[in-house]
Amino acid sequence: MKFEPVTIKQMARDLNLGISTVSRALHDSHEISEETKKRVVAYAKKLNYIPNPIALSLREKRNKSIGIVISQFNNPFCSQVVHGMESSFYSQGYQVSIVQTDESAEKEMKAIQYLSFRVDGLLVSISSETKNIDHLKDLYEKGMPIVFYDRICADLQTHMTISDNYRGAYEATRHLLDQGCRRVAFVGGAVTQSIVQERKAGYLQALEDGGINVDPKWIHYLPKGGVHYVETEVAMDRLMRLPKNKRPDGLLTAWDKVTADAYRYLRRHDISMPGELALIGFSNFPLTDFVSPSLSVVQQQSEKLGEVAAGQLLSLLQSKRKPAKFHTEVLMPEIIIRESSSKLSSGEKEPLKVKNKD
Amino acid sequence: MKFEPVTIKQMARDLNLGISTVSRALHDSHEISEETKKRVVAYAKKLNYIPNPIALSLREKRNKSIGIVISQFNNPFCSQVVHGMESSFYSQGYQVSIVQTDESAEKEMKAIQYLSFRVDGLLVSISSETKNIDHLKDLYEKGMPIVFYDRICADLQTHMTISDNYRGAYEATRHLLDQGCRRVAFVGGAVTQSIVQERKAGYLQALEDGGINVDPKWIHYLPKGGVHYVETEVAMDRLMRLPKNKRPDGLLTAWDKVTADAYRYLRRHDISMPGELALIGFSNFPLTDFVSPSLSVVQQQSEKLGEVAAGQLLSLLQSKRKPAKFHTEVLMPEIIIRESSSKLSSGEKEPLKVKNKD
DNA sequence: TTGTACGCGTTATCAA
DNA sequence: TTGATAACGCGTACAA
Repeated sequence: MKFEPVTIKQMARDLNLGISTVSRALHDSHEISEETKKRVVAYAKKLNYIPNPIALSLREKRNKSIGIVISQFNNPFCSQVVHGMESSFYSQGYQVSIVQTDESAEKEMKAIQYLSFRVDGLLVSISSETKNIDHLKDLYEKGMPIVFYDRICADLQTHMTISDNYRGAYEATRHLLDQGCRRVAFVGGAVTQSIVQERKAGYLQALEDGGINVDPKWIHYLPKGGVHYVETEVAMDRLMRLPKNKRPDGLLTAWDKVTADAYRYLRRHDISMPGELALIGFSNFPLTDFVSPSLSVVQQQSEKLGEVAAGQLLSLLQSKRKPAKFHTEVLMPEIIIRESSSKLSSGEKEPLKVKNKD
Repeated sequence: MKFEPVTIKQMARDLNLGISTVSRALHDSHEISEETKKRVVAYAKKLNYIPNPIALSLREKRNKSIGIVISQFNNPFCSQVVHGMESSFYSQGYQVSIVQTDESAEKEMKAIQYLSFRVDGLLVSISSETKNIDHLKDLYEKGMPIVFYDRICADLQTHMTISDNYRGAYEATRHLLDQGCRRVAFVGGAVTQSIVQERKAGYLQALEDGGINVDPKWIHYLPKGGVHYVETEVAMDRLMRLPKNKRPDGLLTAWDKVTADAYRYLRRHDISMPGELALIGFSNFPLTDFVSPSLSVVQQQSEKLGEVAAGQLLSLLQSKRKPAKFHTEVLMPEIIIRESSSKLSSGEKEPLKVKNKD
């Protein structure tokens, strides 16, 4: 089966008219007789004629659409971000087309190449496997408006919107210390990801400020970024099998999926939270308030992040040339303290919210 | 800013060659001298030349990509389905482009129109607001391969892949009756959705088979399909404010978001599960096993559903003409019984699984 | 071995 | 008021 759309040429033949006459009729030109105009419009409607946007693209070099490159929407944070982006573009008449990379560098390259000729701008969150972004750089130098969100890439100077990962991790780690934890572990996603590095930096600084000497055994990255449960499982096994005096009593997980899987691991192995291990993690999952024990999280402003990034892209789309200056917008995540990390008063209580300053 | 790609014409000018010579060189034609071939290839590589797929589309009337129309990936079921679809297409060299409709009929129409000229086939799950599918029918009649998944539309005869919603709801309702419930309520999504209707039919049949007279007050649809918490809240309020002898003691929720929101409602209002109300609902949310009380669910085979639908579309893409016969693939959901619906032995216990037969 | 011309579907320009 | 023609980028049949 193949789609065979109605064309102007076809209609012109059917109506015994010139191609351009038909075109003009459909564009409501004045320089055409009322009669033929009506005849053409009626026929086009009958055949459900739609101008071929591919042909228009070729001519006008404009697609009226933008592309979003996402790692996996099988991640509430990502889907929330996309939702924030879409509303902005929709109101401006842009179509939004989304492509998943599944954390694969190869898929990412293909996805970007695919989108590049079909959209007017790109919102990109780099995959965790990606090392080489020459293809993106090249695209950018040829004039493609590109905005990074969430996971940035310092090699390419353009607008970006990110969370304050450093501070989110810093405050979360500090909270664990305040609760009496002295051996705080860190399980990140992929070592290559900007967000994981920023979060680790915040974690390390909080430990240093708290006068804690970090044991390198407390720090784990996950080879494939933590997409599968087993990765987190291996890291958790290593942590929990440390001799008792080295075993962590607190844990910061630095990626949504890892947080959920660490929680799953602890419940499966009957390791009590926060008694044996206090847990707080980056997560935008729903239902974290109803699991038992309820889960403390560092929650990003996902929708807002999407909106801000969308705004940046729209401004690039409208500007005549590459702007001289680029902005990096930073959003503060919310720290929501719940049972899984509350060692001091471990009974039920209202969750304490560290609200954003802005 | 605007993307200005390198073209063959540009390179031909730069190298003082004819356009077709450049084209041939890049296609490794024999009828060309080694020297010019090398020269062209080297230059193209230097400029990172990529053939314009838009121009190729126009010429070859083939896009090597397929489109997925989804309501909202802010729904684990949907993202799982998409994941299942993608792997099939990726291995066949198709790019996958995804568009969200947000349950809006207008967005759906625009999305489909947008995709129709840019992809070779369409996987569609109809939005809950959609009443008129003339645009889809028209597309289909003009040869566009279309496969429905999850939410079907009887008006259009083509391949479909769905869950056995009827049986899933039937078994779930029956389970509630087995647990001693006598007044089982039903909260669905949008009244227009095929899946909601199928699920209601299963629910009604189970009640009839159990000798229960249905009170119409037990049945609620949600105006916008339940995308927002308030919709479920209103329905739950109505149910729980019924006089005690009419108030439901069991509840089947017929859509993922509604299930999560009903659970949220019951926890917020301190209505005990399963004591005051036994709850089971359609849901593919993660973490339902760790909420407290753990949540009984009817869980669809989401990835599988995506794979099967993808297979159907691939077969349409390969077939010469419209097939004479269309298949509807039906997948049995899993019923996972947990605490929220276990009235008989309300202590901790191994979740009982009703496994699929196939 | 290379260059020219055509067609894919459109719109804009020019000529009739 | 209408119709033929060029252009967008590409590949290919044909001519040189």
